Amino acid sequence: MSDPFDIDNLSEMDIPFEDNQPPRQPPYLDGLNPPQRQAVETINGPLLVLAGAGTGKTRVLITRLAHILTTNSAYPNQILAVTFTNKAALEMKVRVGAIIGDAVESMYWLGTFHAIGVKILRNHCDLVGLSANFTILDSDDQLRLIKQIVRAEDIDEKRWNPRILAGLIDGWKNRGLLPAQVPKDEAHHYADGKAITFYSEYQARLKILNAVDFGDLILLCLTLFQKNPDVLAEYQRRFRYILVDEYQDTNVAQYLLLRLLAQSHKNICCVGDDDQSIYGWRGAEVGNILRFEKDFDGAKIVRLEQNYRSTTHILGASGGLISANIGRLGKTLWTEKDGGDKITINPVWDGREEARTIGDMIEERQRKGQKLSEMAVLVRAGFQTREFEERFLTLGVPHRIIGGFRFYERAEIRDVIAYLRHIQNPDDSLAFERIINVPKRGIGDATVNKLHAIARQKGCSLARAAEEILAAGELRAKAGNALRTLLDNFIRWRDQAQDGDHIALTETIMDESGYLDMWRMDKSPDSEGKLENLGELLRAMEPFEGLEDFLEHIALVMENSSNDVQDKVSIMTLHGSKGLEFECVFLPGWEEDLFPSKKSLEEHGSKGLEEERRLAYVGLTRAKKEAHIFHVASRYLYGNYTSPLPSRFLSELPADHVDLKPSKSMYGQATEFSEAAPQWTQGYSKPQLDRSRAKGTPPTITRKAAAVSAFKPGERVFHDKFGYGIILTCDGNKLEIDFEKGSVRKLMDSFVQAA
DNA sequence: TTCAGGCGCCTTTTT
DNA sequence: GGCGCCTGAA
Repeated sequence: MSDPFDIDNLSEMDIPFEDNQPPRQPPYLDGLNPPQRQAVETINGPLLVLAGAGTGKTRVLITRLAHILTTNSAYPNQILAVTFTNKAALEMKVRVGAIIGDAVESMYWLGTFHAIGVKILRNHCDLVGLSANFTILDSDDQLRLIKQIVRAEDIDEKRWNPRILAGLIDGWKNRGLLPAQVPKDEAHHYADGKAITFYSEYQARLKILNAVDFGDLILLCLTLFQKNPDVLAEYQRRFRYILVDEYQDTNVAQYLLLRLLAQSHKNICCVGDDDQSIYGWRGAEVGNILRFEKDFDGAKIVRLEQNYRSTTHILGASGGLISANIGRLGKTLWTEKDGGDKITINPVWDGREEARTIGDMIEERQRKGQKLSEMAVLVRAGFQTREFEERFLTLGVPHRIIGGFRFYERAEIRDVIAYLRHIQNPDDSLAFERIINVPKRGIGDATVNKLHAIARQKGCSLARAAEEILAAGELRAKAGNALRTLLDNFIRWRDQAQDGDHIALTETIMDESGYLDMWRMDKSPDSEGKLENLGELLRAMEPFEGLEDFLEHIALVMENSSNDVQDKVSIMTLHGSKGLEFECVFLPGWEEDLFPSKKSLEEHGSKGLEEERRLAYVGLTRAKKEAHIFHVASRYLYGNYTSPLPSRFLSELPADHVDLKPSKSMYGQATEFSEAAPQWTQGYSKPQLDRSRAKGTPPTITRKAAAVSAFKPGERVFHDKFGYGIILTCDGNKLEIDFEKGSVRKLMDSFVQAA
């Protein structure tokens, strides 16, 4: 398409901008509703767009960008447009490109927060103590580095799990705090007050490695700007317009960065929905959106409340649910789509029946012509996907599991990348350590520890320490020779890297290091898959210009690169579903302790509960026409049978929008379960934590009065599903039964009958 | 240095 | 129930 700054090419863009005539309405504004239009056209001054689920948020963002560009208010490289995921950034680029044409290619500052952070840091690396070839560590490397520090300090790792420290450091970085700025009393959260010291040590080690972690990509930009006002001024001048997507997910550091950058032109537009903030556990600060007006003088707020996605019942149900949260900015979504089906609540016996029922419902809809890609199963936690995967496999329902293991996280891929990283950045000791004995070459822990000791003592990298130890001749012949060969190999490979053919280089390395042979010799069943993945890696490298380019890509883009367009049902977590929509959504596992998650409540109390509720809201609002919620009477969890209560969220759904399905016949005395449900849920209708249960005793489904079972050990009983069995023990109304079919199970007495 | 068996944990996850 | 991590023996 055309470049809007090229006068010859304006045909698509509405020529009148060049005249003094009042411009006709440019076509991209067609079909926007009044608030949407306001959000697009208010380009000067701070603006907060509160965009409810399904209200056309992305369209507004994209149109706004197009508007800024076609009105010649800024050049493409003067706009900072940040998103959270690469996917969102890509979508924005493609859709803006569809309106404004090739000019989108000059939008250098459109990307994720982290990608933009890298660009800034690469430009000014000397000012933050890095060299231009610095490495970006992922959380795996980060944890390994932290473990090394903790070990060097002789801390009891059992008592003080390094993960906790990693979490603390991440948290501080998310809040924009350097070691010196961390409140002193927070030091006690780890190893009796050593937390902050460790944080400093960690930062010092990163410098030696010439590496940054994800948090640094934002935090170091902040420090850069705070220490170098001239650099900051340059960026403030450059960014005439700032756009932020998913603003409810920004953390404090990101917020501070945005605020600094917006100081000069003050044209900052943030788009978000406080009701969809579900990443608090990762440092996102809903407060950012709640205080926008206070922090940006003269801020305007536009609310997008007309929903174009869902039916009244879905909006009514989800709206009722989310209204239980306090401290919202508040929106009232409405739709012109009347009617539709109520959302359903489906009590089922256990996870297997849950998967079976959902599988059947999917097939039924498929027979009626519904596309599989318009249906999704949204779960709270990753492990729930397995049951559906198995069931769909038996049924032959094409499905795709979204999330889970990512390509670049596979061990074999990370190994090869470690070789490449060490070539690119010889100070990257984490990469070096990863492959120093992979494939096995007889360099064990003892040798590596010696290297570490020297590296620490001299403040140098492991590879340099290796050179020293070899020069001093302090190693046994076997380890010494192996190390010498490896170092020589690296010298040669680094030499070859100068040619710029990163794919040939990778092939050489895999071959000469013996890495490929290692898997070829391996007889384990997955070795073949690993070899395939390595081939896949080479293919994945093709689009990149060079090694540096590629390494940066994989550090920042951890996506699952399956461009699978076939018609399949999606199975994913609720978190993963944000931003998507489906005709029909299945929501299994709405049970206390699973959803809302027990851990979330234990760790974050009512704040955690509200975030879980927002997650429920996100799940429901993914549905255009149908939403079906499930909960089970018996959930098999971590090797045990539990009898969870129905989720409190069920009782928060307004009755007018809900169709409570009867539980199926396999319930023994089937009605027991559904009759009693309102009674159990009453206690949960207030959004507060039931501490008594959080502490210990598992929730039990009780018969109305009976705390003690009418059954006794030794009695013979019958169960609709498991058949006949003998009671082994009675604990209140919980029975342990030895079934004749061969299983011993713990069940509630209400599900069996005397036989 | 390597491998096998035992212990403890077990949400969500993008960059 | 299952995986990953650590420890201790060969």
